[in-house]
Amino acid sequence: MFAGCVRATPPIRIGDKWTAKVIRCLESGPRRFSELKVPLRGITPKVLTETLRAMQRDALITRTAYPEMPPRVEYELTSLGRTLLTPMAAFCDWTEAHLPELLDARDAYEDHILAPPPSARPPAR
Amino acid sequence: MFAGCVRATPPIRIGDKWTAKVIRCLESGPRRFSELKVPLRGITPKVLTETLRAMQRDALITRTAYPEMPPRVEYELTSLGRTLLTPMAAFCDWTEAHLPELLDARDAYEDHILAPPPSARPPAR
DNA sequence: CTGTATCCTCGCCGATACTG
DNA sequence: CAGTATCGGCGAGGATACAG
Repeated sequence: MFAGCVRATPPIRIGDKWTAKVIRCLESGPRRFSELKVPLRGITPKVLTETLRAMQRDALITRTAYPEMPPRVEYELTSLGRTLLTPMAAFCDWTEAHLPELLDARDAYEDHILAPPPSARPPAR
Repeated sequence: MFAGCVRATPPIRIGDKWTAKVIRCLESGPRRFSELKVPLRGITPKVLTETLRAMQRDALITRTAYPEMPPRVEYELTSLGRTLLTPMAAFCDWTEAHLPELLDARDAYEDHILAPPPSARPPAR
């Protein structure tokens, strides 16, 4: 869980695997169920349904079913859902700016604990 | 997972249960292991250790052990870790501003599907 | 005080098949 | 097309005890 870091404790589904991605997929306008499955590579219909239901419950998206055959359903961000785009953009910017640095540190962690930087280490033996 | 929403896929531990909270606990300066356990109500030492190790691995925090008895260890945000404070603040602001609205919608979802707003519904019975 | 070591639960998520 | 129904794995996270 992320939204509501320290201050707010109730479990908001934003830090889960798919919600943030769904929001981004909807930022340009309404999308159909099958249109969401494409960019969300690998998501199963069950999990997509669960995610969308939870978002609908939290008033982040609306679900509009058109009584046609074959059926057509469109999902769209609500005004509340759209307010998430700004903080999410801040995070995406962070990622673009700092992710490589983080990944480098992760790789370098091979020489982990008990191996302080050379400057702090007496000459070996 | 959250950081790196759609664009970046590698699993960064920020959307997990504790990392964001640890960052907030460290924003005012270095803290000891036991000083972190207090605000992070309910975290077990095992999980706190796991979280801190992962953050250290990703260069979000530093770990400094003082060779004393009893032992003292201090954790502190790195400059990289501090760059997360801004996007996190954006999210905390969002939470303060919009969480009640989300929670209200969640409660109202009792009258869920097939129950359009009263305005669109014919008088009951 | 700062952790490790085990064990275990719970629920997210995926695979697969089926329905209106 | 837009889901539902079942089944199952797996891993994060918690409980508890113990160690340096």
